[in-house]
Amino acid sequence: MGQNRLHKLSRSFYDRPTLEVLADIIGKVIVYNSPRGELSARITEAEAYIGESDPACHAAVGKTERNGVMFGPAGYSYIYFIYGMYHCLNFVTEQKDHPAAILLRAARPISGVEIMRRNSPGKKDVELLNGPGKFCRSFGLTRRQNGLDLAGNELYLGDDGFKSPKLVKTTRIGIQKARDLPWRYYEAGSDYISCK
DNA sequence: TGAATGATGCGCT
DNA sequence: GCGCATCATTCAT
Repeated sequence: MGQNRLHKLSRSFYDRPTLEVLADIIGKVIVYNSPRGELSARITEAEAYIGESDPACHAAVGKTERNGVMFGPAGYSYIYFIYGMYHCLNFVTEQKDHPAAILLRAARPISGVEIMRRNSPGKKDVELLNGPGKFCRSFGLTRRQNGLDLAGNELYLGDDGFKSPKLVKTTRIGIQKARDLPWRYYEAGSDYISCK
């Protein structure tokens, strides 16, 4: 498990080919200094959405008000509202005008579990963060946190030395277009993923 | 235990 | 108006 001191990742971590970032992001710690207190979790599952030529990527329709952050520089949050009731958190990767992002799909709680339980009443701990919508609900993330600089102090990723022993690489969940691309990575054997 | 479906609002055509 | 990077509930087996 990674008991070392947490090192905050800088913009250069995100400013790389998205699939490299995706492989490296599994096992990293996400920290959110929310109004209710600090929350943190270890990332177990994520997906890549890469460029205007990826039909499933929101950037495929060109730059709009909603997806604008993805067209900016790497290292910012992209949070959107979906299905009338859920939010999804992404990390913007690659350079300006190369729209791409990584969707955070699942994580294992580390700190602030009491806050997560309050945000998602009636859930078992293993169900607090095992899905993109559930993650944002338990963390209390909404569009208000869209466009945050991940090099800042409110929302960021950290490395504590933990390395996921093995990754599973498979197809993305919940999309209808480009279903064959193996751009969903998750930690093999983890109980804290959205689905097998 | 797995498949089907309803909830619910907003961005984009 | 339609479709959506979801989830909880319902219904069938």
